[in-house]
Amino acid sequence: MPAEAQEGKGGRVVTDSAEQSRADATRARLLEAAVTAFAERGFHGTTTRDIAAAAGLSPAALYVHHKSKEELLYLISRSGHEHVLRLVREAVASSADPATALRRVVHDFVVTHARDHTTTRVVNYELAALSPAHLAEIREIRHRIEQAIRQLVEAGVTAGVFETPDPRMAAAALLSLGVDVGRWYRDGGDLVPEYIAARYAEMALRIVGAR
Amino acid sequence: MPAEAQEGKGGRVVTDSAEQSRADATRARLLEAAVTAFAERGFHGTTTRDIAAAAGLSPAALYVHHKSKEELLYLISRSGHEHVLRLVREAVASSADPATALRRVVHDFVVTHARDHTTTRVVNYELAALSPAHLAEIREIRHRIEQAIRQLVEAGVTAGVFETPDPRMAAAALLSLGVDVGRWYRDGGDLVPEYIAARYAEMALRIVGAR
DNA sequence: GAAGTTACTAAGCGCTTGCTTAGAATGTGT
DNA sequence: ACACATTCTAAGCAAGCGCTTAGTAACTTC
Repeated sequence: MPAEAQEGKGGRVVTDSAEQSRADATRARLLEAAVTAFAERGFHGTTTRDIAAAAGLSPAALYVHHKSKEELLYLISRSGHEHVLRLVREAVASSADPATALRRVVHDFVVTHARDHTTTRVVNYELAALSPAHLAEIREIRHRIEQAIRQLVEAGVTAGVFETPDPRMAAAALLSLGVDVGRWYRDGGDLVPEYIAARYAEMALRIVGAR
Repeated sequence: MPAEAQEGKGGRVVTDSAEQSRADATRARLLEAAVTAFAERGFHGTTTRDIAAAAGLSPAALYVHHKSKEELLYLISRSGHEHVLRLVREAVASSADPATALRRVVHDFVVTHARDHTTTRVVNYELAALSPAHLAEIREIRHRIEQAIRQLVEAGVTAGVFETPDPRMAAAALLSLGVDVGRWYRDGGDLVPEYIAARYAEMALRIVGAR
């Protein structure tokens, strides 16, 4: 957690994320290069040489900063999933009115999947390349994300403000809408993330039968 | 096209798809093995030895029946996309009422993406591994599928039976719902393809604001 | 400016990859 | 049963893979 105050390896005190050692900066560059490569060609379609070269380093330098290629995927996947979980939980808690909260959840979820489509592609489509232990950990986070959305839909139904024959299926559909944006969204098109998010939030309210 | 009458290599006449030469059967087995492997581990995560072994053959046998590993992906992708295009066009043409046609489109689209989730995963998520020429050909089919659905939504709006602020976004959402089923659906769960399709068809009508 | 720590690279190891070659087994028509 | 086409395999090649080792360059500290 680079955002917290901690002692660096050389006895230097890292006060916040703005202050970075050279190693931290290089680690970050490698992660960024890995995200881009994994998103474009997939985990198995990417070589460690690709990643190192994109970060302006020799192939061996990757192993100075990371244990393995799989660890890169795990770090990307974990922080990506944690970001989405945080976002969903904050949006759910942002209003006592289920309709308002759902609009916010879908809006933010979609904006992230469009704006960070490179990361979200890796997050959603490269799970199979994770080690069994890492996959189990990631699945746990995914479960919490799905649960948060399902509970919100169920709360709306219970409160009588949503009307749907199967809240579980409605929640699955809402998730699908957002996740799939990461697949089809392209930068530089005429559709900006905010616009897509606004339209999708409206459709989300229709899906759950908001009154 | 094994469904059409044609002369086999040995001078034997292949009358229909039921009658197959040994080579045709082996070709099909290799394709089936490739679909399963590509769906589970991705194109680059699959070796030609994996595919050959799953088909009960030596690694070299693959190259008796197919030019390359990429050709296997292309054949799977092409027939999968053609199947979906046919299905969508038939569903669109099945009724003059946009709402009835849309219900049928989404229903059939979802059933296929659940029942054939192995194939549809390869179809939707392994595009980047295709050669540039093959990718261009596949993109053309995808464009026709998207176009057919978008035109149906627009026809409904024009006819006054659908009501949505942006038909193009609604069409994108409908596509997403179906495509993403291929990602999350698992065999042996408590959700059967027909049930998912029924719920999703209802949600589709809500998305487009059907009266 | 020497000593020590940190950040990096050149070279390459053992293995796997997609694919080929040369030939053996299998099936088929007469 | 013989000739011939078809279907398949054993063996292996060149290239590329993830990752390691041994050592050099670049900073920091005093």
